[in-house]
Amino acid sequence: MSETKSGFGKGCHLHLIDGSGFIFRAYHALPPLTRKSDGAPIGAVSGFCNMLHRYVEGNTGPDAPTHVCVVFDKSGHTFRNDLYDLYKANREAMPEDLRPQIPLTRRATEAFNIACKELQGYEADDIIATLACQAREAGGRVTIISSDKDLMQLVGGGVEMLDAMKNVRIDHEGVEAKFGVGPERVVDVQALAGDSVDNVPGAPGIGIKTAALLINEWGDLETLLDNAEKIKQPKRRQTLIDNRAQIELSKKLVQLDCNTPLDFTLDDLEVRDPEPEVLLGFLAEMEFRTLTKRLAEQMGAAAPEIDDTPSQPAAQEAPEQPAIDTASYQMVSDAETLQAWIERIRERGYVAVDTETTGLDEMVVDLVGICLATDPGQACYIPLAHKAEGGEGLFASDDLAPGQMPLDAALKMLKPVLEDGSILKIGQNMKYDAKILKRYGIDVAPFDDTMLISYALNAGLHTHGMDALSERYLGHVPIPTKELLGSGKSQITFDLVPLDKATAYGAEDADVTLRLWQVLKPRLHREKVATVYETLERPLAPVLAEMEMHGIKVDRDTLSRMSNAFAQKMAGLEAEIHELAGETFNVGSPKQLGEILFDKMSLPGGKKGKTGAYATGADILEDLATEHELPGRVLDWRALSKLKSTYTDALQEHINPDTGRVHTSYLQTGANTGRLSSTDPNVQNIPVRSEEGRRIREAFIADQGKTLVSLDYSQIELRILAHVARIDSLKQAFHEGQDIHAATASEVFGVPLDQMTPEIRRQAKAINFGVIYGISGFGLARNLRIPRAEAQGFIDRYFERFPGIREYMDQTVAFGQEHLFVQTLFGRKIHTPEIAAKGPRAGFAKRAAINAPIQGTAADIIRRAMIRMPEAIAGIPAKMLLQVHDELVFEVDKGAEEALIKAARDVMENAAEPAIHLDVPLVVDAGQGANWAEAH
DNA sequence: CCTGTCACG
DNA sequence: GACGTACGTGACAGGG
Repeated sequence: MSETKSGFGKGCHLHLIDGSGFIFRAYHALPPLTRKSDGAPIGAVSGFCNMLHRYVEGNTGPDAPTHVCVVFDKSGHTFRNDLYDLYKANREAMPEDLRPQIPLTRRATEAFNIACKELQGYEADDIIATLACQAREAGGRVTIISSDKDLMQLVGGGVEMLDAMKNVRIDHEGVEAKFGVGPERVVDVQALAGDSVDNVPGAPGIGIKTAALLINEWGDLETLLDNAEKIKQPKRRQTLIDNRAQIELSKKLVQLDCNTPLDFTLDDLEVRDPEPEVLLGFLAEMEFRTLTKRLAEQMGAAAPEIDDTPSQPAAQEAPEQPAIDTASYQMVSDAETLQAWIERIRERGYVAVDTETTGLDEMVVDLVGICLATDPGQACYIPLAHKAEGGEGLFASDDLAPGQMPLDAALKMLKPVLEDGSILKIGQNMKYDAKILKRYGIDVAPFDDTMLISYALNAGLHTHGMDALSERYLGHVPIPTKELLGSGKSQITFDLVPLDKATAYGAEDADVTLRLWQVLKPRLHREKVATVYETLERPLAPVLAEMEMHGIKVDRDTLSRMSNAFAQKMAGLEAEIHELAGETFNVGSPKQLGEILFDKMSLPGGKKGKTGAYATGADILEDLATEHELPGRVLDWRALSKLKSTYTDALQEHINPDTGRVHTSYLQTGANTGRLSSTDPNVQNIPVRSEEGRRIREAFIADQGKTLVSLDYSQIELRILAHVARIDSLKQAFHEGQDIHAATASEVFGVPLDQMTPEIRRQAKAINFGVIYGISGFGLARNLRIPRAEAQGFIDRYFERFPGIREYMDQTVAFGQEHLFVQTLFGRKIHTPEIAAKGPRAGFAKRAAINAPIQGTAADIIRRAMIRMPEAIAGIPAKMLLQVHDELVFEVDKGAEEALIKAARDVMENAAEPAIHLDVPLVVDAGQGANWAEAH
C-alpha cells in the first residue's frame, strides 16, 4: 500500500475520548442544575462542556493531538447481549433527568467541532479499540482519555491511557500495577475475575490477584484451562474445571472488538478549531453565562446575548414570529434547491417533516410529496408524484405533472437527513409519516411528535389533532383539507391537487408543526411530564408502527362462511318477528321497533328519551322478554346483525390484498387515561364473551408454520387498586394467588371460601369492578338488577371492610378538585376540568378521576412492556401483533413458543420496575394456538 | 352529522 | 331534596 501524503501515520497523535465516561462524571459531579428559561435539566451538559473546554485548553505543546474523536455508546442491544443475555443486566437504569441531556452532549461535542462517533450494536469501547488498532498499525500514537479499566487491554505499542480527572497517564507499567499482568493478558485476568458492574460472571471465588497469579504461572488463559487438573489447590482446581464454559464466555464478553464496521477513517478525525459562532451559539442556547463569556474572550468573538427570562405562558412565549403566510412557501422542483434545504436543515439540527399521500391507509397509499420546515415561515413542499392535468373530465392523466423532481432522486437526497441521528425530525402524528417513509426504505429517527407532546401535557383538556392545536396555540386555522380535496363523492386524492395549492397546504402543515413544537416542547419540563413523553409516549410510536405494518393474518373464507350463516339465521328471525308483530317493519330501526312494542302492542315500560324515541336497549328488551316472545327474538337478531355487519362483513374489507393480513391503526392519544385505541379495524373489541361471537376469533390465524400466543395481565387494575389504596388484605390475597373475587365475597359477605357459591362470587365481582369505576348504589343496582337499597348495603359493607378504598377515593377526588388533574403512578397527568363543575357533570368527573389513575397506571405498565419487548424477544423468531389493553398477541415460529412466553412474560411481569415497585405481584397468563380463539 | 346500540377491556 | 349516575373506547345503522 502506498502512503498518502496527508493520511494518518507516523508523527500523528490520536486522542480518543470516552464520551459516556465524561457524561457520567459530569452528571455526578454537579448538582441537578436546570436551565433558567424552561427548567430543562442541564447539569450534566454543563459539566460536560466544562470538561471539554478544559481538555481543549490543555491541548498545547508537543503532546497535543493531531486527531481527536469523542466516542459514545449507542443505547440498546449489542453483540454481547447475543452472547449473554444478562450482560450489564444489573446496571441501574439511567437517571430520568440525565436521559434528555444525552443528545445535548452530542451537540456540545459537535459545537466544539470535535468528531463525535457512535455505532448501533457496539459499545463505545469497541469503537475506541478499533480506532486505536488502526492508529497503531499506521504507526501513530494514541491516547485514550478514560478511566475505564476495560480499555487497559489496548495499552502498548504507542497506545496509552489518560485519566483526565486525576491527570494520570497509564502505560504498560500502569496496567501491570493494576492487573498484575501486561495489557495483552488483561482479558485473561478479567475473564477469570469477572466484573460485577458489567455482570460478567468469571470464575466464582477468583479475583484479580488470584487471576493474575494463575495467568503468570501458566502464560495464558487457554493453557491454564487445558492444564487445570494440574493445579495444586483443590478448590481452585475444581472451580476452573467446573466453570470452564462460563470463563470462556466471560473472555468473549470482555474482549474488545477491533474490527467494528466504521463508516469513517482516521483522516476524518483531524483536529479542527471550533467555529466561534456555532460554539457560542450552542453555549448561549444552553444559557451557560460564564463559559460563553470566557470562550468568547478566548476566541476573540462577541458573546451572544443570553435570554434566560423564564418563558411566560401564552402570548409572550413567541413574541416576534412571522405571521403564517401560505404565499411565502417555496416549491422544490430540482436537486439544487433541495440541496439548499438540506444544508439549512443540517445547520439547524432539526426539521419539521410532513408527508402528503393519496389517502389515509398507510399500508396502501402512495407518497405524493414531502413538506419541510426549518424556521417559522420557512417551509417548502417537494411534489413528487402529482398527476398531470388533462384527460377528459374527471379522468386524470396517468402522466406526472411537470415541475417535479424524480421521486427516487429526492428520496435518495433526503434519506441521509431523515435517518441522521444528529438531526431531530419533528412531526405531527409521526407514526403515520414514518410508516409511509418506511415503505420507501427510509427509517426516520430520531423524532419528536407534537401530537404526543400535546397529549402528555394536556390529556383530558382538548384533542390533539393539528387543526385543533394550531387554532389553540397559534391562533391560526390551517387550510381545511375539505377546501383542497372536496368531500364526499367528489373528493379527489392529493396527487390530483395542482402544485401551487399543494405547496400552500403542505408547507403550511410543516410550518404549523414546527411552530407548535417550539411552543409545546419547552412546556414538557415545566409541567413535569417530560419523562412521561420521553419514556411512555415517544418510544412507543415506533413499536406501534412495527406492529401495525406487520398485521395479523385473517382468513377470509372463515368470515365469509359465517356471514352467510348469520344472514340465513337473521332472515328466519326477521320473518318470525314480523309474524309476531303482525306487520313488516325495519327490525334494525330502534324508532320503528319502539313504536311496535309500546304503541301497537302496548307492552309496559315504554320510556322516551330526549329525542322522543322509545328506548329499546338490551336491558329493556330483556325485561320485556318475560312479557312477550318478540323482544327476545329482536335481541337474537341484533346479536347476529352486530356480528355480521361489524365483524364478519367488515373485517373482510380490511384484509390487505398484498399481505393477506389486517393492519389496524393504534391511536396513542385517543383515550384520556393513557390507553390506546384501535381503528380500521378496531381489533380491541373483537367478540369474546358470547360463544357465537368468540368464533370470529377463529378467523384470526397464525401464518404457516407459526403459532399465535396471547399473554394477558391477570386482574391488573385490582392489583393496582390494592397497591395505591394500600389494602393489606387485598395485597395478601394477591400474594397468596387467591381467587380475588371469591376472597372479596368472603370478606364482604362473611362466607367462608369453601362455602362460596357462584352467585355470591358474581356479586362480589360486580362490586370489585364498580369500585374501579367509582361505585354508586344506583349503578351497582342496575348492573346486578337488584334493588338500589340492597346494592347500597353491599357498598356500605365493602367500605366498612376496606376503609382504605374509601380514603383513596376521597383523596383522589380532593386532589383532582385542587389541581384539576389526577396522576398515574408513573406521572402521567389526566386533566379533569369538569370536576369543578356543578351538577351531574361533576359526578361524572369525580368517577372518572377515581378511575383514571388505576386504568392509566395499568395502561402505563403495558406500554412499558411493549417498549421493552422488541429488544427482549430479539433473538426469538416472533413478532408482537396486537394489544388489547391488558393483552398482547404474538406470532411465533412453531417450536419457539415456550421461549417467547418466557421472555415476554418476564418483561410484562416486571414492566413497572425499576421506576415503581408494586406491593403486589403482576401475574401474566399465557395461551397459544393456531388461532386467536385457541390462544386467548 | 347525531343518536342509539353494542362489541371489547 | 332532586338530579342523574357505574370507567374507557370504536363501528354501524337509521334518520334528520
